[in-house]
Parts: sequence; structure tokens; C-alpha cells
Amino acid sequence: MQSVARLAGVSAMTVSRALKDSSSVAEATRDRILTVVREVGYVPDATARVFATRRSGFVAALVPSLDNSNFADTVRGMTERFDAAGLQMLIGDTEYSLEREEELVAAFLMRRPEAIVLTGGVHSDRTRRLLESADAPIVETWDLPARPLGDVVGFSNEAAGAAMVRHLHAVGRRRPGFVGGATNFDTRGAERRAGFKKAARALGLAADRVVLVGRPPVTMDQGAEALDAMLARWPVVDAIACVSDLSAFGVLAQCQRRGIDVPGRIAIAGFGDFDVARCCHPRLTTIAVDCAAIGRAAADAALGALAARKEGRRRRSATVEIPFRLVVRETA
Amino acid sequence: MQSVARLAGVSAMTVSRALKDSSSVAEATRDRILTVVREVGYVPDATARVFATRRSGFVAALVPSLDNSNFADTVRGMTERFDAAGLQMLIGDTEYSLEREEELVAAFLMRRPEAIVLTGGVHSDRTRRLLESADAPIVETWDLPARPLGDVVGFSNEAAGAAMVRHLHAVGRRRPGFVGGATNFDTRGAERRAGFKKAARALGLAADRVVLVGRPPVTMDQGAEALDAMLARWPVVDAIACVSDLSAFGVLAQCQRRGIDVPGRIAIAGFGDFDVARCCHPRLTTIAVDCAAIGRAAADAALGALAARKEGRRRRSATVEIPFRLVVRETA
DNA sequence: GCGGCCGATGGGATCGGTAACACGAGCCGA
DNA sequence: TCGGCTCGTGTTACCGATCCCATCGGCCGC
Repeated sequence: MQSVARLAGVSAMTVSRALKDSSSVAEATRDRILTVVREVGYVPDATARVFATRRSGFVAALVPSLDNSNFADTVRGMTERFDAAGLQMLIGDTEYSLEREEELVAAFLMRRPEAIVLTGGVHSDRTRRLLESADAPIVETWDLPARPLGDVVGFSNEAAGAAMVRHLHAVGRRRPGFVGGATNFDTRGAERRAGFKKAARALGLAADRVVLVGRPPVTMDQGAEALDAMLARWPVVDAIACVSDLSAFGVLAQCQRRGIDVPGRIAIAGFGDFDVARCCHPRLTTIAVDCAAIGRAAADAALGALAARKEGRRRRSATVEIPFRLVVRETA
Repeated sequence: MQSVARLAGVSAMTVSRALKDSSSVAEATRDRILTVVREVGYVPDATARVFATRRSGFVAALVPSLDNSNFADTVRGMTERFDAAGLQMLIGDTEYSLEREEELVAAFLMRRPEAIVLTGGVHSDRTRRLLESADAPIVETWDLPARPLGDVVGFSNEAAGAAMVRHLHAVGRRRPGFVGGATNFDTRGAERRAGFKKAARALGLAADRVVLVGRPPVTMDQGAEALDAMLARWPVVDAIACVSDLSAFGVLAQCQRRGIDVPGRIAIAGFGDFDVARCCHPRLTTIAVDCAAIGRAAADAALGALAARKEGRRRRSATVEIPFRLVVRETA
């Protein structure tokens, strides 16, 4: 910057002002400076800016997986808003692990993010402590946590699980099963399973037909294996609710391979309204959530909190509930 | 840090050393410092460290889409290596747009990344200029560019496209078509299409049966529409090569809906070996690439260049070719 | 004609770590 | 006994922007 200033015959301060367009630079001067900037290919150093302004320009976002169109859509929604606000996203992939989340939070906090967006409402104790002592607005998404750390943008995964069974019941199924991942990782999936069980019992149905296939994320292949395991143990099953559309599609494909009629003999319901659910044959009944809207609302909550801070306003954390909806298609 | 130093009765410098474990701190002193650090919940400021060391600790990585398991795997492979090297990744989603790539490059360069990993070998002029004047090793992936900017880790998409037709020809198909996205965005997809055409002509087959469905990424739904368009225009088509497994799956599902026998009447080949290709029924013939290996090799190339720089060695940029392989399954 | 104000610009301090060097104590071998 | 070495620690300068305040010329109004 000094050298740009020298070349333009002004001080560094004036260059700085010209680059930020803070108007109080004479037009001729500004033009001269911008020409020099372009000629020498000067790119301002964001680090120094952070240092001087005490604003990192970063927002930290943690998702369980990048390779999941639900979370990818949420990230896209966030990017849209944060980009417009001139904030850069630091994206972290927790791989459905609370320890990895803790590591990432610790690493990201060193970068002094201006806001932090998390997925889910369950975190390790150290994560909670770190976040509480961090001086940044926090948003939890994709869930309705019992003890929120700040703002919340999500929905009840338990209610979603319950909605699946109730629909299967409504279309005449009386022996539903559930396919999901191992507990203690994907807590949102675990809540959907809990909702399934509770609602099944409430409807007077058996709630024990549950196949857990291992560490989330549950893949399509694991869905296929899960169908075999389910039928081996409970041959009477007439409907299967799955933790996600991916596993549901695995179940469907395996039914086709085994010549099992869907939905004639077995009905299938998934979660997430992934592309594959909309496109496969027969099309999957599923639960749809507006994932990009979650991202946008989460970003808006964070930006709102930042604006309030800047103006010295007090502001209570809020919860935005994003509705999910049952999409009835051909498999149930 | 000053206050931690005061509380521990040492100088800031000693705290700094204790935190980096640069060994030259007496054990008793270090313990005392670390206790204070834990008690007050001190988190070092990465910005100041960047500033002092002139090393940002960042690596920039640009991918066309996060919601694509191929690129997600590549990112995962990179993360594995960069994490181990203590580097944090700045991930950018170019949305298959060269302009967006340019914006992201400009934004990321302000953060002074220590290395830059790009997807593809086609970039806007300004992007090329920005990157050339940036003082960081550059790696291009997923392609074999004609004019590389630095290291390259990829494969020939043209060869992959050619391999698809040759296989379809080998299993007796003589009237193949191609489904892809509009040109000028997904340049890798366009190269696969070019490879398809070239090889088709070399085999004495018509090469004009091409359906382009619009802006990449091509979705499953668009694959389904593409089948309809293809059959409306060229009812004789007996094989369809697709730019990706997602579109291939769309074609397959639409065939099933229309009662078209696959592979009896129409053979289908995809690209990418996505989960859906491995799991659907019938399973998709496809081209598999070890995407995580691309990520790891790209990170290794970047780290190698950085190491060479540090030791003052000269080092020529290299090209690592990651082999693709045809996976013959049930649809072709 | 002069005080005051405004618009444009410059000067110096500053943000929080770390590199480089300095320094003192204790130890070893000659 | 003393030089030289190692070890542990402190001192100082600095990274590159921006903030705050000072400055200066010119214009306006009284």
C-alpha cells in the first residue's frame, strides 16, 4: 500500500480511503490511485484490515457433511446472505462427530468469526464452553434444542419422525419399521427415530422394528442391507420409514432386486426430499424441508444480532421454526 | 496474551513459546502458563499470528459445486492432508461459473492463501492474471489443462468421454446419443462430450445425437427430460452416454416409467460412480475416478511446492494423472 | 477583512502476536 | 579459574492496514 501511495504521490491513508470509497477523496486523486492499483496489481491485505478494524469479516459455519444436498442447500442459502453482507464463510465439515465439531470450533475461534452457525443442538461440553465465552452471535440450525446457545432456526425432528408413521398408518399400514444410523452421532436422525417410536406406540403399533446400520451418514447401500436385515428379523413388515431419502432409495432398489412390490407389499417413506426421491421410479414419499430457507434465516438471525450489537441495542435470541411438510408420492 | 503473561508472572514472549510448544520453555513455567490459559479461557488470535509470521495458515480451494459427491470427496481428500499440515481450508463454490470463480479468487487472495487449488483448467483472463501475480503455488484438478498455471492433478475428460462410446460400441450399440449440459460452463462435461463425438466418428457412428439440457449441473430431473427429448428427435437411439451418473439415473428412471427396457432396448452409461449408480436397479455402468485421491494428490502437490519454497529449492510444476476406469454394471 | 467552517489530506499510534537478538545463570572442560 | 557453551527468558521492532486527530487551503458570511 505504501508503494501504491508513493506511485500515486499521496499518503497511504488516502489510498486506504480511495479503496474503501469513503467518498472523502477528490475524484481526480481517486482515479489516479485506482489506476496505479490496477497497474501494479495491488490486492489489499485482509489480515491487516482485520487487525486494524478488529472485524474479521468471517462467519463460521459447521455442517455434518458437505456431500448432502440438504446441508449443501443450507450452505448455499447462508452464502447468499453473508455474501451480500460482505462476510466470508469458513465452512467446516464435522463428519457427524461431536469431537470433530469441537476441534473445528476451537480452530475457527482463533480466526475470530463475527458469527457462528452450527448444525444441531447437541454439542460437547467443551464446545459449549468455548462458544459461550466467544464474543459472537451463535445460531443453531436443523433442530429445536432444549438449551439453545443463541438463536435457533430449525424444526422438530421428532415431529417429522412422528409424521412419517402417522402417514403410513393413515394409508393402512400396521406393521411399520424404521431404518436409521447408530445413535450418538446423527442426533437429528436419532430424534426422528424417537418420534417414530413414540407415535407408533401412540397409534397402538409395535415400535421395536428398528434396524440401525452404523455410523451416519447412512448410505444408499446401507439402506439396501437394512432391508435384508429388516425382513430377516421381521418378515411381516409392511412399511419402512427411513432416516433419509438416501437410505429409503437403497431400500427401494433392494426391494426391486428382490422382486418385492412397492408400495403393494412394502410402503417406503424417506426424509429430506432429495433429488433422487423426486426422480426415482416409483417416486418416494418423503418429508420436505426448505433447506435453503434454513440457511437464509440462520444468516439473517446472525446479521440481525450483529446489527443490534453495533447499534448497542439489546436483543433476545429468537427461534425461527421452518415448517416441514409431508410430500406424498408413489411409495407410500 | 499480555494478561495471561502477567497472571503467570512471565513475559508475553514466553507465553507465545509455551503455546507453540517450541520446547525452549522450562516445564514448570509451561505448566503454569497453560493453567492460566485454561483458567481464563484464552484463545490466541490467529490474525495476529498471521500478521507476525507472514503465513496465513489458509489454503483456498474452489469447486464447482459442494453438492456433488465427487467434489465433496475431493474436498475431503484435501482436508485430510491440509489438516495434518496445520492448514485451514477456505472453500469456495463457483457454481460452475467462471465469473463467480473470478470473484472468489479475488476475495480469497486478500486473505493471502498459502496455496490455491482450482477445479478445471479453464479460467477467465482476469482470474489467470490474478493467480499469476499471487505468490502462492497453484494446483488445477479434474482436468489436464493445455496451459497449466502450476501443478496439475487430473485426468483427460475427453478420454473418459471416448471410453464411454467405445464401450457402448463394444457391447453392440451402433446408435449412441449423449446427454449433457450447456457449453461454456461445465468445461469438463463439454470435454467429455467432445470425446464422445470424436470417438463416435472414429468408430464410424453418427455423432450428432446430443441433447443439451441447460446450465450445469445437470440434474436427475433434467436427465429424465433429456430422454424424452432424445427419443422424440432420434427414436432409433440404442444407447445413451451421460455427462454424469445423476443425469444417467434420470434417464434410467424415465425409461422405467415409459416401460422401456434397460439395457434391452436402451443401454445407459454415466460418469462419476456416484452412490446412486452403485445402488440403483439395474446398476449403472459408469466411469469411476478416485476423487479423494485427486484431493490428496492436489494437497500433496501444494505442500510439496511450499516445502520446496521454504528450503529455497527450485521445483518444476508437475502433472499427476489420476486414472479413471470403466465400471461395467448392468445398464450397458 | 477576518473568523470560522468545510473538504481533502497527512501523521502517528495502534491492533496482538512473533522473529531476532540480547542477556544472565549455571555448567563443563581445559 | 576462566572462557565458552547451553538453557531459559526478556526486549525491541515489526507485520499493513485503519482510527483519530491535526493541518492546510479556500470559500462563505458577516
